[in-house]
Amino acid sequence: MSADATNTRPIGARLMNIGEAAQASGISAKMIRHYEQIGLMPKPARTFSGYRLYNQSDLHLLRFIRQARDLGFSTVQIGKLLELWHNQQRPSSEVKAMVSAHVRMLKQKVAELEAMQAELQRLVDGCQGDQRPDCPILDRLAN
Amino acid sequence: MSADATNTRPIGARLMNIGEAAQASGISAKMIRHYEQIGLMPKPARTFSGYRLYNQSDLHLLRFIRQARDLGFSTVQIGKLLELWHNQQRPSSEVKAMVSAHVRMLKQKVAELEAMQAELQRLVDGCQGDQRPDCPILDRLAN
DNA sequence: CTGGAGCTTACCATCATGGCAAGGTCAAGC
DNA sequence: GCTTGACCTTGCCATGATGGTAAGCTCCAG
Repeated sequence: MSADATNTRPIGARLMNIGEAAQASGISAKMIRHYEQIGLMPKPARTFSGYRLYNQSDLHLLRFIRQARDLGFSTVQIGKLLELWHNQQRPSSEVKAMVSAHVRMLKQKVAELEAMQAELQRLVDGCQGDQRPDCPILDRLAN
Repeated sequence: MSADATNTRPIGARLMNIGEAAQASGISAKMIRHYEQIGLMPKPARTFSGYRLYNQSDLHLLRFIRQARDLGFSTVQIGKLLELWHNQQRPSSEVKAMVSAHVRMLKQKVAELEAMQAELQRLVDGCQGDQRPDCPILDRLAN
């Protein structure tokens, strides 16, 4: 459209289809559409024929989502984090509180899984694991 | 029906409705029905009017399922464990192998969650958490 | 112009669990 | 005997994050 409508301009200004955005963000195209549908992503621009178009700002957002997702946040939590991110006035205490709660949750989950793991490891260690049928593991499950 | 059809016979021979079985096993009535539907539980006896009736053997089975579930096994895995349990000829090595694989999986999950937790704890520790907007947590997510 | 890659929407599946609704049953108390 | 409340039945829908598939449109390179 404008005079610089060339595909040799700096990468930072390039628009891309969903596939490229997916590659660049590490989020599948499927999930990008999903995040749009649940309102985590703004509705992107579209070509005349309906293809989604993502700019650098969208990509930035996608990368944020990806980071948060990789740190175990749910989509609802990511939505709150995005709100805080976009709000220049937020007090950092709010962010800290939210993330601290998530950390507590993770710690609890870890504790639960570790308890299972320890118990099972104990049982495994006590099991001969040969061709005989005697098995303390099953005995324990049968209580 | 038979001569001892009295409700004062030993607890071990008592039949119970699903609610009581649920209480006694710690598995919700809903899930007991579900386990029946997916074939984890045999179809129980029914009263003339259609109420499910559980005996001590069923209860034993439910308790087994509950133990396994609490140790993080999926219903499919529980199905396999039940098969092994019922098969008097199984070699304990089979049980041990299955459970060992589950332990490995749990360990991996714990490692993942711990990595998240450690990273987040680091970020939380680095965040002032006051009324100012500066927040290394969001900075990290925004990358 | 054609073929293949990429895009669109819409629907279905997972897994373990809960909720709800509409209706049948049972036991206790009046 | 009748009412009431607790309990049972089935069936359907929802969760959350993700993948699959199908039918059809678009775009680009050869």
